[in-house]
Amino acid sequence: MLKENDPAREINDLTLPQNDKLEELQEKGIKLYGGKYVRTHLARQLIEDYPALEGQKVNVAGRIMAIRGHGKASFANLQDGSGKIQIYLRLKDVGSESYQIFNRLDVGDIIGAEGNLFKTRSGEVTVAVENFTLLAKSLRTLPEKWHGLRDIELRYRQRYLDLLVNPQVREVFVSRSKIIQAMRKFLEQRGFLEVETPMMHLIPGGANARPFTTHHNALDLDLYLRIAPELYLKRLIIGGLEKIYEINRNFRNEGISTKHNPEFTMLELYQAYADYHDMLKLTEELIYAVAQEVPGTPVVVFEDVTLNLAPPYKKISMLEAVKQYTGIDFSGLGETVKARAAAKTLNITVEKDDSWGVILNKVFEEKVEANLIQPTFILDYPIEISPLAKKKEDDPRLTYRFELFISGREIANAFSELNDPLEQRMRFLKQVEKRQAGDEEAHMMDEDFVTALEYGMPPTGGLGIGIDRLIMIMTNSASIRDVILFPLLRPKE
RNA sequence: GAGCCAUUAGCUCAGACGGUAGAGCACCUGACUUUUAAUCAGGGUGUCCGGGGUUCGAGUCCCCGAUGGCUCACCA
Repeated sequence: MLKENDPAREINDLTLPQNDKLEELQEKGIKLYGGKYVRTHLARQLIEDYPALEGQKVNVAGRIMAIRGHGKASFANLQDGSGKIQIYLRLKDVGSESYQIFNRLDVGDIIGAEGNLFKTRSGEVTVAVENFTLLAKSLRTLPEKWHGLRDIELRYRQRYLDLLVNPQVREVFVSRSKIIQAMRKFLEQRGFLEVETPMMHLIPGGANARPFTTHHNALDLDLYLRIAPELYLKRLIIGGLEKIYEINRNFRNEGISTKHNPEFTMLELYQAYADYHDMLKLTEELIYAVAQEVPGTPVVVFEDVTLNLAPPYKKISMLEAVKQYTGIDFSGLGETVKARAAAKTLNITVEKDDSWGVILNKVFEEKVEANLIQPTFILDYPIEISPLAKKKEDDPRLTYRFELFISGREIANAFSELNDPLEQRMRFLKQVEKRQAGDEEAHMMDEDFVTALEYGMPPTGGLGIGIDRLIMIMTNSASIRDVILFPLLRPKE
């Protein structure tokens, strides 16, 4: 008697209808799980090069996605990485024993098949199988072929099934790969060097966010998963690597939504002797170059809205944008008291200790952001919320920083990097104050980074692009979970 | 973290008013040598998400919980 949680029992229960088949196959000496199989062609090649391949003997392998039995002959669809190919088996061609084995196979099984290529009466390119090999027996039933796998939870939890039966899903992830490839190509052409910096940080920095914590046993050291690579990349600029980028994961211990996954992919790049105007130009050009390759046009439809990703993009300062959408000119409201009063008239709740810049940003986020549908650069962010950006010379309340918005979402963030170590230390100290006042997302003091700055960092432009969000737009995906293969979900039980 | 919605066969879904749980695909049995959502004949394979409660009787009504989705909050 098998115990309740014995794995063998589970398999027995699951495959009840197929158990007899398994035994029958094994009795016939058929291996359920084969080894290497040499393919001469992929499915798509057979179809594309059909005229040249007609009548030729080919070897294909793939998963059986459909079987249509006709007594002494059978059709099946084989799916491989390139597409689908039909195979045709006749009792007469393969022999009765082989044919009987084929009849014991199921949709979901993986086989290799050899035979001559021909076209059926209805014109479908087909392999007339002479012999075949079982490469992997499926013990579970594949989701239905017609409707595919609709259950969103199952699609994320069992992404392999989603990929197998929903071709559009596969397309999205192929696009994702190509988009990132196009970025690398673009940056390489411009002389940027790809680097990798630590994922585990002693001091999490480079963004305002709550980190994940972890622990290194041998050093008995508490560490944080990085929230951004920024401070390490700038150390490399100081080290003389003048054009660098990193495409990698960031981790932020915050809520999950259609726009947020706890781990997400960022492009961050830094260019010595450049400023945020250079970054702005680079951003436009990069997005345009990527769009040219995938989806192949700068005009894309996202959430039923047509977006034009061809530069130049709209550029407007935060102050002007706020004025435009609220009628209030915050530049004149020098005193925090006045800014607070203005926010109140807009029904925006501000905290007691919110300063001018924080209030301005809140007004911007609530009243402007959602309206920025076509690509729009918002320039000159308040200094309080930009502790790593260089202060504007003509207005010390602001910094040389911009963000790019598309479809109301923040896609890119860039600035002329603050390279004055004394000021950086002051800015960190202000962050530490906020932190002590209970702001868990404020920066910690990073003395090691300030020390690096003290050796002298060239004026530098830095840029970050949220790759997942950009891919959402390029692939018209409504949720970030649709562009991340394995989004974080709560465990089932 | 809050509100709303969903959860029924392996998958996609139906199940008025509370009265013995259904369909299609898949699967099983049989027929069929160019089909393609093959077709034809037969077969229902189920912890109705879980736990309580109301009721003579609960997939259905009530409460609690789980997971997911959307919106909001936090954030990129």
